[in-house]
Amino acid sequence: MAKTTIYDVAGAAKVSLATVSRVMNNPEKVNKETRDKVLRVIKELGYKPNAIARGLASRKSTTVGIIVSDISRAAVSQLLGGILDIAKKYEYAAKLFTMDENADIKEVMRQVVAEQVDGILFLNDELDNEQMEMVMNHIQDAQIPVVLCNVIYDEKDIPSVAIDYEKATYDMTKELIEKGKKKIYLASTVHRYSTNYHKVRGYERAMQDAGLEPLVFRTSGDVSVNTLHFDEFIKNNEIEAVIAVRDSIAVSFINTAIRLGYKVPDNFIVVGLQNTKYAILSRPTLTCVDTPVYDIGAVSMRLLTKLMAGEEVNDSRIVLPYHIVERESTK
Amino acid sequence: MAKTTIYDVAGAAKVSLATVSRVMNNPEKVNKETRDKVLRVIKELGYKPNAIARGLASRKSTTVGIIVSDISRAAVSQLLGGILDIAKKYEYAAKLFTMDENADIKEVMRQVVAEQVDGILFLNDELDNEQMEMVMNHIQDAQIPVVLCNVIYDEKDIPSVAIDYEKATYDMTKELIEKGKKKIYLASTVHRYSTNYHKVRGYERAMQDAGLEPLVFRTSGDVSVNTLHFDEFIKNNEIEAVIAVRDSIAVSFINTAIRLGYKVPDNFIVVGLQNTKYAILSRPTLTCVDTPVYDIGAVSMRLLTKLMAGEEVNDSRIVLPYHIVERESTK
DNA sequence: CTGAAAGCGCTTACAG
DNA sequence: CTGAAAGCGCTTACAG
Repeated sequence: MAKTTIYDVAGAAKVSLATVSRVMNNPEKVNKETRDKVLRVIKELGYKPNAIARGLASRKSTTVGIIVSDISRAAVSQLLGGILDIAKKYEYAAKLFTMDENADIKEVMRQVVAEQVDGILFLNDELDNEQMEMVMNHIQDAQIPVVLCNVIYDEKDIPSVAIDYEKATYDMTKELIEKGKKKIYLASTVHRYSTNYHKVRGYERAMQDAGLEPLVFRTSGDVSVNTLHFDEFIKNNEIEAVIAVRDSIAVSFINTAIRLGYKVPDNFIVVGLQNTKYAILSRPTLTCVDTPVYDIGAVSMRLLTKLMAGEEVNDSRIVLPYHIVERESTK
Repeated sequence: MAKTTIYDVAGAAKVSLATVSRVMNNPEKVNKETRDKVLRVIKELGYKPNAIARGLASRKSTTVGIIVSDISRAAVSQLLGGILDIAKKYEYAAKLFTMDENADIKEVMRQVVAEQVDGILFLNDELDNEQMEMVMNHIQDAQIPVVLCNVIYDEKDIPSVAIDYEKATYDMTKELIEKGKKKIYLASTVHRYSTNYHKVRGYERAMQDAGLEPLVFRTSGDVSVNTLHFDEFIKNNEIEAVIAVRDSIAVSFINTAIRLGYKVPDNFIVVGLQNTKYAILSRPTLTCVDTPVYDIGAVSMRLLTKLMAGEEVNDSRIVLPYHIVERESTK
């Protein structure tokens, strides 16, 4: 079954292909009768324009490029959930690009540009400032609208959507301090994510403001390795509270502590900064800053549609609200 | 900065655009000297062919379409991890399409076809046989190679990659029976996933083979709702073992049981069928069938590349091996 | 081995 | 309101 083209439709409706094209793109410019006739034929033939040809002719692919580091990360897939829902609503297709540690950044960017995407959603939060600059320069040269989605990069004024991780962590830390805790540790990752960097900063500021010593502890994010790290860490330190940049880290910390005979929250309290499903399945359940990941995705995609449409956007650096969910791990 | 086209390269290298095209697509057909000259210019100008134009002219988009129901599901994002790694290796771009409960299936398929993908990876495991038939007919009409990725559909002979969920669950159930358990429940979901259907079947068969009564119990997959369901369930039934189609269900079951004063594995044992991170973070840790989700994704993408290349494939229905990981919840 | 030309399936000024 | 024609940036027979 050969695919039906615009010529087939034009033939069957006895109009020129230009008219068929207009019916699809500027229906108001064509007479109601002919329009209805064409629409009927389109329906009968199940015609759907070849997106590639349309893209080439109009120089708009109606496709956004989504650049991720590791798609299997839970936060990333939640972001994608929000992105795809909105993309579908605005009829944008989504192309996925991965840019992992070993990737040649320039090569990936060149490919994204070659794929003719109309806009870019950048979700890779594992780059340092230098690498980010390279990426952003490339995008600006290509003149493609971009939105940073849950990625923090303050060196340039790039449209972005996230929560204020620094403030969120500051607030969380302050709450613990107000509960009378002094030996508050922050469990971060060895790997430096742009968001975690801000979490660390908020934590450190809160500690310093209270005249306390910041105590940052870095672990591999790997759950099975964590337990070993934590073993020694718990035995060798006097701990009153732990803030983990990732919920799974908080949970494995709790598990290790309990195995060693401690009680949470009695001996020390533990909090997370994401509010994933881990927080609810953990025992005790985990108090968290609730990061609205789905919303961050949805809002970035919405922002990108505006930028691609050339709409005026008065505030292109969107900071979403967050709140703290109190659960058993701090009670 | 206007994008550099094949004309720019041809001009700078003082050859025709046909030659430039050949250098990129059939380098062996062009004289080494001219080839080197062209390659040098390509590098200098940072030229990368417009994928859209190339797609239109060659009638190959070098893009695969990935159809998912809900991307934020952990298993789905793990599959995608495997898919993307292999796609990148074979230089295929990936376009993502969502087909949720409310989607107009035909409309989605029409869009996928309109996007001119060279192949389709179908990951939506939430359709019934009738819907699946509709989808598969549409794909066959369009003559696009397809691979079912972790989706079970036996009505037609469609290329697919998965594990034998029926056998895996049969084996797991049998192990529990051999441990002397009789009142073995299967906790499945209200929502009918194609894979879960096979898990239920394997379970029922094992129970019947042992002369035991199958006891299937369906819960919403929702973690917060689960606890309430489980509360009553545990109080009203005599339970010796529980097999959960999803790890998170197993974990919330364990949590509920412990809250009610039971001990796992002393009072009853619990197992999962996925082996996600939940299984390791749970206390007690969860015995599981280990489903190699990343591999399923990677192997399907590899299979699809073969089908797209028109290669002879002797076995297009691939069944990957699995194994059982024994942990605390059954010891 | 290389170039001129047609064509992929659309969109979009330009006439009328 | 409608059609004829050029063009989007490539690929690919066809000559030579």
